[in-house]
Amino acid sequence: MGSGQDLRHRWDLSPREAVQLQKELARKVVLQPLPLDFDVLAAADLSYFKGGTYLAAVIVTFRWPDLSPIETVHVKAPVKFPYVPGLLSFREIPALLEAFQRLRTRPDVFLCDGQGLAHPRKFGLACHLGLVLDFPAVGCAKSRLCGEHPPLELRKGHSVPLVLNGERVGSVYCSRTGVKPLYISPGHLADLPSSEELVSRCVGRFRIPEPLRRAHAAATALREGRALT
DNA sequence: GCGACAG
DNA sequence: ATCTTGTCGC
Repeated sequence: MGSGQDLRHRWDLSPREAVQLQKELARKVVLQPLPLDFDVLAAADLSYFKGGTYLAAVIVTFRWPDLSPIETVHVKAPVKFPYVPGLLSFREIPALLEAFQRLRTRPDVFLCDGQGLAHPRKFGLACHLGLVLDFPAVGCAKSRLCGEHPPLELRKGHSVPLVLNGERVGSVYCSRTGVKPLYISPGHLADLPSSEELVSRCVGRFRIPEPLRRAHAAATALREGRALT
């Protein structure tokens, strides 16, 4: 009993403890409109080295709203938590926090490659990262983890509600005509309308929002020992 | 017991 | 996520 305070800053948890912690922390998530007149956007992504023993965590910051890149930081760290659907944040956040410490720029918002509220316990990666850093965060996943939604017309700009247990937790958004949709959900200090607006403004010529594409490219480059441009 | 299942 | 070749379409 009373494990809340004890688990708050630990990452070496068992999957079972992690689930319990998510239930506690989910209550602390704040949903509110995210002002879209901020200055710096940060995008985070990771890539795993072959063998699965190491990973590269990357955070790239961009000037808003033109999205010109500011700086890129990264860390290579050993993987310490297995991939378990629903517990992704425990696997990726420790490394992202290390990368965050190397950042010289102060981000205003974080765009994450994963779910926010659209999670079985309403505590996806974006919620967890935002809460831990006390920063606004938005989740933008490439596939569905949970929730149901009506058919989506695959035309750029269209979106339908993503519902979980009768509650709207996100939006299924078509960023480009004819491509698979994106799963958008607020993480922390953001709400659905502003999250969807943020993501839509980040979409350029491809399905994946430019900031995430850039972060992903950097993470992949690191994995392949290449240079990050 | 049988599927589903972010990255 | 990563492992992998060619191939269909704009």
